[in-house]
Amino acid sequence: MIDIKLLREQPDFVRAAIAHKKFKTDIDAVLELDAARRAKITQAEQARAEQKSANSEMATLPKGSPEFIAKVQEMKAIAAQAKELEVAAKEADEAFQAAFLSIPNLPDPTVPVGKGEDENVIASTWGDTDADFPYALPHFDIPWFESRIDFARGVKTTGAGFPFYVGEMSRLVRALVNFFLEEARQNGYEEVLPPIVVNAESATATGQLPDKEGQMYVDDNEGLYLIPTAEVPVTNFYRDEILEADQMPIYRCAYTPCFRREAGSWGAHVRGLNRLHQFDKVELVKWTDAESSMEELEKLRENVEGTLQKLELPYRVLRMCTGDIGFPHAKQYDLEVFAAGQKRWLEVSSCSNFTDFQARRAGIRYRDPEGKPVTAHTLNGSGLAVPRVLAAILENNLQADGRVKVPDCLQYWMRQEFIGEAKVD
RNA sequence: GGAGAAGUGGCUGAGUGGCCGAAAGCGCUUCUUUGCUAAAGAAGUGAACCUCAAAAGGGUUCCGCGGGUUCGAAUCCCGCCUUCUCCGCCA
Repeated sequence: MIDIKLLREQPDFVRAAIAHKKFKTDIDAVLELDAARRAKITQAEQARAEQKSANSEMATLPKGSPEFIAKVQEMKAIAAQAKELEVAAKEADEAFQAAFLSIPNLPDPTVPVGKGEDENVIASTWGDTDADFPYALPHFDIPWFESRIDFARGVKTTGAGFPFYVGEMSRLVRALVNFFLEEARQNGYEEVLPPIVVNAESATATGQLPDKEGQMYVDDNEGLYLIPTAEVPVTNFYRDEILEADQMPIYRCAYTPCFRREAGSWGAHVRGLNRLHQFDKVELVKWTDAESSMEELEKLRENVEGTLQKLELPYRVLRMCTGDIGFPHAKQYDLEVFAAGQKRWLEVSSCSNFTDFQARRAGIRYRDPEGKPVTAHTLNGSGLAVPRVLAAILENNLQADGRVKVPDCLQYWMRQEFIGEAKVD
């Protein structure tokens, strides 16, 4: 959520800032609800204060005395009224909160204005995307693909989008995870291994609930959700806590499987590894003070770029435009690798600064130099998502003999130069 | 899973219906004193929200969470959560 004071003091500024986001909000209605709520709260508190002072008078009267008994009768009416006003105040507050939560974060002024994904700006491109990839094939068309990533048996066991990685492919996934974690460690991120199911409070704090409920797998018995990203448990690590300024910035990384129902998003371009219900990802998370978050976003993006460069995969960086950045985002970069077989760009990372939006909702604060608690800033970025990186490796590194060359940076864990089967003809 | 016990401020811990946002101690901050340190003494020491142009000040809420009883709840009742002990089960 945004800062309510900003909304009250500069509603036009807020209105203008979110005008280009794709989320519609009636600012005037929110302001009216806020005014109504405050009026009700004041009334209720006055009534309660009256009741309390009358009550403490009563405490001095001898119990059971005629004055006492008379006073009790009098107090009944006051108490009933106070209660009534309190209920009204609570209702007004709930109405306001619901409306207030529908206001998205304000885009940073540096975010390009645009309506949708077509107006994202390509900030930079790395690697030779025009290079000849003479042997490239869509990864799902590689002859031995299904023997290494077994979708059919995944369907039998679980359902579509839950493949088995078999043998050397399983080891390649593990090598990628290790490589990503080691990259993160070298960049100063402390590793955590979080729970991969979370409760409703956590999912609400990071913004998955209430809007994206349909995207998560739910355990109704326990009221728990399978995480769609490690961002959820890792960010919640400090939920409702006050950090010390000298702890900041805090860098954390986490490897987890991620689960996404992807309801309604099946169609073209989702073959093979392009979109799965379960996938592995290393996530990078930062908590910063209010001053340095934009600078930290650039560092975060650079860290992820460095990892892609070591993998020698061509990629591009998109500056997401106002119409395409997410609800809680102030600024967002998407990183896409070039998959030469499909001749498509695949999103493998999204690096985002939520400024204080998510932290306010999650109750994450730090003490400023005067010792006053201030809302922290949170950031995160994928570093990286495995399946699409794997898809690009398979496609771009396909050799003349039909095998795939394993990137040098994975040799430490993989100890195998090629995977797959050479052609026999 | 069964049976018990407990959840109070940064920590320990008192408090079983009213003057308790909460004793006392520890810790922490500031000040005083003393070559330094230590020690001693004094004062202060949570958060959210509302009000106020701001500050000051005032008010409301918070004793695990949510309901209830009552004029009044940390204190009584109900539900839930968590922790501990014993038993059972189990990677």
